Amino acid sequence: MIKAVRGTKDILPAESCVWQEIEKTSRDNLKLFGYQEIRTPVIEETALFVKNIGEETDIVSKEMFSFVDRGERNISLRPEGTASIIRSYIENNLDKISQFQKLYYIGPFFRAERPQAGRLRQFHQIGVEAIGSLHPALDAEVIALSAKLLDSAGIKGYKLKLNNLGCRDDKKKLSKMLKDIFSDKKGEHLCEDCKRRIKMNPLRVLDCKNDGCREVVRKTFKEASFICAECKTHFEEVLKFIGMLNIKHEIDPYIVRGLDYYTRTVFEITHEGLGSKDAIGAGGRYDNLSLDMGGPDVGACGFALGIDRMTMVLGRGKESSTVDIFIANIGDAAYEKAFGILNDLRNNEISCEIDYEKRSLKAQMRAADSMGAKFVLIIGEDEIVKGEAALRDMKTKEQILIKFNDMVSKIKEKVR
RNA sequence: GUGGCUAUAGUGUAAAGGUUAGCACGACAGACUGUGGCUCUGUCCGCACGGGUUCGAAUCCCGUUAGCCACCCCA
Repeated sequence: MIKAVRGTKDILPAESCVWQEIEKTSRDNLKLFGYQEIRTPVIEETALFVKNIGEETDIVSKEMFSFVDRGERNISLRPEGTASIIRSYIENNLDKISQFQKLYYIGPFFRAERPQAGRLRQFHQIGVEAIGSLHPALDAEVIALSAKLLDSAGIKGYKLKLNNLGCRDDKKKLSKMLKDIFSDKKGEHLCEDCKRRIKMNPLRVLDCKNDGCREVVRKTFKEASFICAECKTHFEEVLKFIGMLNIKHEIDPYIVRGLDYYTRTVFEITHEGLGSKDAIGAGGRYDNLSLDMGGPDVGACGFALGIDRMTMVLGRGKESSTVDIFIANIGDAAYEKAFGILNDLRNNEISCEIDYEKRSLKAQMRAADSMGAKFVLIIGEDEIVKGEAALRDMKTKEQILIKFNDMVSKIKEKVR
């Protein structure tokens, strides 16, 4: 028996209605904020991610699904969205069409992690990239939009945490500071992982969850002293706009993010209902990415929400489909008549269903009830002879007779 | 990827080496021979997979697979 591969899952009808709702309200909101959908391929050249997400990051170094295709090309399943969007932005000269682009995407992403609740090898994101502005109001609006999408989806109790990483030079400065501070005697207090991090990716020491490391970091490291004046003002402006938009948030100076391209504003949204992997969304500014990739020198800012995790927080809604009319039939002549009416009604935008198995009327009534039919149209031998059918209102139990001739118009009135 | 825990009908569960693996929900059918929801009755569906130990394995052991938990890290 072949089963779904590790870390992937089927989204069944009982759950897909929740997905559709999230996607629909999100699309409506995104339109409201001026975003347009972009759909990029699920596979990309491996180099796109290695170069731009960062060779040393975990995502690239151990979590990508990479392979060599029949043309000897190095291909990877996309592990995140931003690199692809910027690639497309540059490749299609979107900056020539309009300097400022607001793009969104919804789709699957792939990371070869060990699966756990809320952690899948194929997961789904709604993401947003606003490209072409350095203005702090954009940071604030993007953050507000992420909150709006969660609110509209009906998600409550999430926490929004903000930090300022500074520009690329500031990040370098901070890396060097951390290296200098911890490479000698103080480094001995760090956990084994952090000793490694200091060498490979010093910034990650900041968000180590080990209590010992946190203490050392907090004591030694003076908050934000590495950030240049320009970046400092930028973040202050961001906070000002966020205040205007009335977004609940907290500042967490230890948020780093696992992708190299982030600069200045970064944020994470967490939810207690998710357990240890509590991130439901995250994002930030990345002002060097386009230029680094050979595109125009434009600032940009974006985020992504995990749809799988959103549905986890919402819990499983069990909505079954409902129809306006269920056509119950008895006998071969009635079956054929019913099949015709079924088609007529559907052509008139009336949802309807029939029992294909010619079961007993009782069984058909039960079926109608369990699928939540508003009305049942009953056609039997008697009705065929008289040229009419009985329409039963399932709530009031009232039954009226309708001639076959004006079936559609009468039913249309009723269903309205 | 590392370490640990778990695996019984569609779902939730019981059976502490010994006959036909029990219960609830569910699906289907009937009680009412042309009228749903409630009730009652019946039927259906299972020991994750592969080895081993034993007279005998759902139960003990090993492996595989998958899920879950922690770590790493992240949506």
